[in-house]
Amino acid sequence: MLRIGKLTDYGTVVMTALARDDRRVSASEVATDLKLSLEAARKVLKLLSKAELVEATRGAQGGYQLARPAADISMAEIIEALEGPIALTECSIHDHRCSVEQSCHARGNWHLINRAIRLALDQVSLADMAAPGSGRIAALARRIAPPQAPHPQPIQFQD
Amino acid sequence: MLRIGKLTDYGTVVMTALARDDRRVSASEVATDLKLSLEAARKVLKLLSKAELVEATRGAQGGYQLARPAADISMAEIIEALEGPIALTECSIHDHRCSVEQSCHARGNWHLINRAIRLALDQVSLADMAAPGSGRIAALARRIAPPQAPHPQPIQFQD
DNA sequence: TACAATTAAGACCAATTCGGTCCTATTTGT
DNA sequence: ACAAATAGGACCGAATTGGTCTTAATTGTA
Repeated sequence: MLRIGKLTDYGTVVMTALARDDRRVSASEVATDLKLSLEAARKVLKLLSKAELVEATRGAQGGYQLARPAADISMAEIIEALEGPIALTECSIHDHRCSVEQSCHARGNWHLINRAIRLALDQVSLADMAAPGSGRIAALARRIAPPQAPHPQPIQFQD
Repeated sequence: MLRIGKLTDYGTVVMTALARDDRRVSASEVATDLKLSLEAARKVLKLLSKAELVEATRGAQGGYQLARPAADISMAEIIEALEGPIALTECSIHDHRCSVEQSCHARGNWHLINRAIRLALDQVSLADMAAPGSGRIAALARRIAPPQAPHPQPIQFQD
């Protein structure tokens, strides 16, 4: 369903939580605050730390904090940290592994679509995400909406 | 990895193949043309038919053809037909099934992001997809790219 | 110095999802 | 009648995912 994994979902929530106060917080604090299991919080934070999106401090009084200002961290980065590269199709990530590659006339266009989605996700910062109803994200959506000539299909939202 | 499934991938290839000639073609023709297994072709075509994106004719000399002109079929429709609704997060599709829902400050913004992606995918038609290096898709990507003020992060493509 | 708090790394398993195959209707042209 | 097709499932094995656990390394504090 073009879904991101649960871990990635947790990751974004955890990151917005970290964005909201700049104290250093331990995994268990995060877990209790967000009502998710300690182990889940740990796993997510470890991955985010390995991707250098959060900075980890070991030992007593240790914990995590954002490695950079929230405005400088993009959703694309968070998703990639937890989910791997943003590549809708097999052929977007490595060539020659797709059985229909020879006869496929869509590959080049898939690349363009990937790039478009990646661009969109790149423009949403963690700071935007932490704001309750971000005007910048809404503006992005508006910019993506069809320009002057509306698409022949009626556009249906279903979320 | 924010991937679409293989079946969906096949689906787009099959649809572009159908878009390129308007004869009625059988599943086995599609399979041999695109070098994919007969069963895979059947499965994909059945799903596309149920979604009314292709029109099926039973019996001898039967087969499939596009239900509408390729310009009037969007990639969003194809993806949804094979993959289910485009909803990156659990909470975008049904409420109250997410454990962190209470403490989640990102939900509203996820909805906006979903909408943005959905809008983008809605503007790519099958006709665009069948064209080898579609200018319209490239134009969409350009429109999504940051407007005047570039994002603080360097934007890296990796596909 | 010992201890407790805390992250790092990875093994492990259960559950779900996904891809692929097969089987049995049903429809329709020849 | 028969052959060519699609319709609609059931089914299984593999891969992925989510969740848990265990052990090691690090660091502040008593």
